Amino acid sequence: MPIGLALARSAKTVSRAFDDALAAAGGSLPSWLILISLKTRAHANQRELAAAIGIQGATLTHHLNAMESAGLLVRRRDPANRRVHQVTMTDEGERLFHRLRRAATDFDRQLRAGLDDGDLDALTRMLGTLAGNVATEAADPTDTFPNPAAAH
Amino acid sequence: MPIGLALARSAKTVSRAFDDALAAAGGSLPSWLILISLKTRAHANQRELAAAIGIQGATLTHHLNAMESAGLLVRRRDPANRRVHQVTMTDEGERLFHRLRRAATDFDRQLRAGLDDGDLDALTRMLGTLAGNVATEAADPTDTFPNPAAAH
DNA sequence: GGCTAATCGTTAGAGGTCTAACGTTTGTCT
DNA sequence: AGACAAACGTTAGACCTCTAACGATTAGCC
Repeated sequence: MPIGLALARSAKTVSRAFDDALAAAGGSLPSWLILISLKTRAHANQRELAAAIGIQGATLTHHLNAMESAGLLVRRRDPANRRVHQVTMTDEGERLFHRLRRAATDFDRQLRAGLDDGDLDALTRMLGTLAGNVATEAADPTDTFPNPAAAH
Repeated sequence: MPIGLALARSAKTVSRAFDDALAAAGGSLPSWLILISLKTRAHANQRELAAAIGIQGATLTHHLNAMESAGLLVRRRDPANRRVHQVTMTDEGERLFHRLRRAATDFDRQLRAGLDDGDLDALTRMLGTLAGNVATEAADPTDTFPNPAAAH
């Protein structure tokens, strides 16, 4: 099996399982990624938030629409620049965040079973090599993704 | 960054790049996977073809509809069992297959640059560990995916 | 042979994603 | 101040994917 297909398949298996775990806790992968990004640091605008999550702005708009309708967050125009939305989490969003964080850390522990730190370092490096081998100039910067355990 | 997210991100980068390479050759990732599966061996029915590709039957129907409309393949009811479709590639499908195979092998070479056989074996094993850690009983069997260079 | 359960491919609807284009607002230059 | 380009979030449409339900056909049992 070509390594690209092995990668795609295992990623699909893992992502679906993660999404199922988050769904059982009342959320979804996109809503988890949005909540944890909001929780971890302020973002200058939605475009920056979308970049942190790894999706396009239009996709983020759709998710934010759903989450605002569900009462998880609110969007307000920034008085200093009316093109910009400030996105803030509601109390309900806060509660969902805590439930999803639990699910995410449990899932991460299960996912890493049988792999030690050396394995994970090697895996991360090789994944980076693969992505770097095919990335165009507009590659993703080595953004430090927030660790669920560090978000408070 | 949690390993699950690193996996999802690099898989997304690689898959998009592969899809772009196939698009430049006149195809797409799903059409490539369908053509190479048809080329490699006969499948008892569409469900088996879908499983070999790693998608659901409904998804395959949509792709086959598009590819049959484009003149790449035809579906005929099996006289021995009229629930079953036999899917066969047309000459046009054959020509597209050869173009996409070139693109796929070029892409695979680029993707593996800087990784030796030991690296790739370790990577494949670790990807399998991750998927195995989260898979349910209905896990994917270790199906041998066709190698583009072996398809004739 | 008749009945029922299983199989097969399809349809309908929903979720997530992307690109291109749009209207509004701000920044820059003269 | 005015004109134009850039930035921002949104809209519309298309692609890929899945689940659930459906109609047609076959297999198995009595």
